[in-house]
Amino acid sequence: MSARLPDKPTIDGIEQRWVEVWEESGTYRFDRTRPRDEVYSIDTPPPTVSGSLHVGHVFSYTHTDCIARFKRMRGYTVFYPMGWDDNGLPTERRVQNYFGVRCEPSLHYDPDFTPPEKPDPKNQVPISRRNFVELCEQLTVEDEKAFEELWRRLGLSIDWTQTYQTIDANARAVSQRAFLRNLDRGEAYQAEAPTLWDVTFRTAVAQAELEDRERPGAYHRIGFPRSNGGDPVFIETTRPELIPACVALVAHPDDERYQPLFGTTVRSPLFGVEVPVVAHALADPEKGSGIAMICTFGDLTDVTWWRELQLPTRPIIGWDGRLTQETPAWIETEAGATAYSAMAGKTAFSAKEAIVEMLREGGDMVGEPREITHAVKFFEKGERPLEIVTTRQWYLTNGGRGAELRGQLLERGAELHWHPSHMKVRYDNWVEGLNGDWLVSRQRFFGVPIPLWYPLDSDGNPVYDRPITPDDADLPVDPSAEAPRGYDEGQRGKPGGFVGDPDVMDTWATSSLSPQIAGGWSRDEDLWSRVFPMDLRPQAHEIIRTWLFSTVVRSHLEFDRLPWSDAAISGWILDPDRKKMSKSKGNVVTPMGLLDEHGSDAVRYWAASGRPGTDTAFDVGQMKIGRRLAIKILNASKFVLAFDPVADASAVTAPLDRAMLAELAETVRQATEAFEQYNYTRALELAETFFWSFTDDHVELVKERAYGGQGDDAAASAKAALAIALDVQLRLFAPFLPFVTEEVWSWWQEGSVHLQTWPSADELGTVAADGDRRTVADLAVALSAVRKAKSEAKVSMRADVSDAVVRGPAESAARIQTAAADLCAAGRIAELRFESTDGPIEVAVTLA
RNA sequence: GGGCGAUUAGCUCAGUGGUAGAGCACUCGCUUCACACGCGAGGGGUCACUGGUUCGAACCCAGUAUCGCCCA
Repeated sequence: MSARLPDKPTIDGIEQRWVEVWEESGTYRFDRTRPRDEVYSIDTPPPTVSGSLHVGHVFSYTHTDCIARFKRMRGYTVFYPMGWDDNGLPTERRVQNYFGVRCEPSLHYDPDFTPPEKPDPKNQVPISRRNFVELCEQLTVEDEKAFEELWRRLGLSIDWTQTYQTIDANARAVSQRAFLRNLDRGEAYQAEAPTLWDVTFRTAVAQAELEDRERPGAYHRIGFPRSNGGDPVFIETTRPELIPACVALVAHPDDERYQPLFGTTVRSPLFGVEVPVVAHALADPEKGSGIAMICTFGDLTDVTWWRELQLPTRPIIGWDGRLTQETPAWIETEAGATAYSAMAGKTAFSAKEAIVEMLREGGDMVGEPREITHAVKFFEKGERPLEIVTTRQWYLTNGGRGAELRGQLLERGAELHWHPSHMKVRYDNWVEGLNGDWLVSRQRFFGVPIPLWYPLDSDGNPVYDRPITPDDADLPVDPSAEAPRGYDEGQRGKPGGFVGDPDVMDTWATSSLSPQIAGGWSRDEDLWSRVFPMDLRPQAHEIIRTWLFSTVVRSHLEFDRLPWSDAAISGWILDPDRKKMSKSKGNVVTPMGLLDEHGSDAVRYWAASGRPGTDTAFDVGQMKIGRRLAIKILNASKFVLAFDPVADASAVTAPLDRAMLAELAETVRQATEAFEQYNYTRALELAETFFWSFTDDHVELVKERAYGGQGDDAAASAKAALAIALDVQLRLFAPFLPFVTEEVWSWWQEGSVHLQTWPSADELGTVAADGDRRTVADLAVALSAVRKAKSEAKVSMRADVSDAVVRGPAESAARIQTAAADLCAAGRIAELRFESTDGPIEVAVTLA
């Protein structure tokens, strides 16, 4: 077949053309008729669509795509779906601002609702949850389009018929079904318990969403009078406003200073509440005065003490972060009640100011507060310190409270193939450090509702321990808008009626089901049987503790197996100054702008140069190199194909041609091995190294022979070898540079290069088998020596050489001699002689 | 405070016991019939530091420093 070659090949604008062809031809369509062992399935990370496009996305998604393309060429049909994470707070907040609405779950659905024309953020229109969710879906569709356009342009080989949203009906149904099955098996349970609570968002916060922030604080030294007289006991606290919530004082059991006090009682200053002095190993003798007050609750240590020492609960902080209005029942003295009333209804901050003033006046506080800096727990998206309040919440077992499950989950972590392997440690550390089960309920609106109702007793109180579950066929349900079977909507909130669970699930409770959602669990069992357990979970390392871990938990509980066999953990993009690339900087360089400027293949080349799990600098220079490579592939291919070569292995007779193909076979072998181990970077590097030596040396050496300078058979050998090498190299580069390889492939081959078989050493067969790779290396040395002579003489490479003497080991000389005519032609050498020596190969060149 | 990773040429990075590598940048050349978005040649390193193991260490061990990330 004769190749159709462009005069001036270019990579500019080729993306658009091939994106269209791939879509029309269904090049990347998943073949769902193939059995599980012929499928390679990928649990694609659903990007947060309300977040902005960032070069980090381009980086990590390219890695996955390279693997997907490799596996496809290895003969698998690749299940490569795309999900959109439109769940959670970021979307909720965007919708509030964008439409000027707020969610009011008590309202009924209004099918005719239209958002205000001029949104007023200060006067948001209350709407039902269902209306709110509809607006969320409406807005996220726009965001998804921007992502899809970028992904296509980047050349991701996603099957665009397989998409999902984490808030769509299927995802909601899957989340609810999985939750109900957890409930059936006793893995989901509700508990009234101290919960980390964000007072701004008024929602419970899970361990995985916490972060510590350094904040200024101050130790207040405060005396607690002893009930049986004697000197007061001095504690130091950063939170004096919690004195009304004090339930005990605690010191280390070995602390001799306080041992005499254990078993006695003291009274809280101002409030006169009698509390015991107790011993616990967690009390730090070095901290403050060595004796601390336990409040319900000031921090997580308080919770531990409270639980292990079985202390009473005396909460004073409400869901809004303010002290309760009413004087707590345990404050019995009139003076205490007066003192409390000075704090009631205030925020923790104001209450602290008030109590410090009172303590100072009453002489209960010694000296001035001593300023310190300490770590305070925050919701990662919040701006005020977390409080701990007692609420009724839903939990899911995750090994945080049971050694047996924890052991099983650690076992799962060991079963998983991690790329790179050291990432497993992060999983282990996280699982070993869990201190409670997974809190899955959230007091938010946009999310998957907890699919439960509770009956109301004759007094109208919910009976929480007898939840009403929906029928599986009714999923997904919205308990705030729909009545359970057997009830009608009129009974909502009425004694003897029902009430819906007002909460939604944690966003991870849905994301953790991404294999189930994308793979058709409980919806399309045929599909599910072909894709699960999946092969690959690609993701970033900072969400090992959240997304990866929670997905393992759900799969372990539901299927008693890992959700995938391999996890490929990508690194970060760093600024050139080695700092994690900031959002603002990342947004200055827009991904689409990069693709426009350098070309998709070039940007992919840069991304693929970041090894799995390794943080990589944002480096435009690397993109330029990628661009140069892509252009070189075009030009070299055009040159080779201009010979109208036939890739006939039997024509390859010249030793140099065979040696070159042997070298290529070795490259293929190593690249395949690297790719199988998810080391795409190494595979690219190998292909690239071969390619440059192919164009710089081999092509130059055989050029004249290919033109017919040594006869027809010699020319046929050169041309056939060039064609075979080009064919193989295009396939080696195809996973990395999908556009340019497809472009060249289209010049002379049928079909898409991306549906060809990945090259193997076997296909190069006997031609390569008896080729001697050392010939390539020896000739490169000799050619380089000739070039050096010309370069030093500052003459053109076309300058004639009257005489060249190759000195070196007899073996090398013999190998060079097999291609003597090629060397003479490439070096324009009139007379070539050989001398045997013990040293390395040298060439004495005499210019004409 | 604990864990993980990194530290190699001006820059970005390969290199897991046997003479320090690539690309970029730099210098000097070359209109060469695929490519000047090109080609050729060259200079450039105490492999963070200190000890140890070894015939031999960038590589293995111990420690130190700096940077990054995760967790407390």
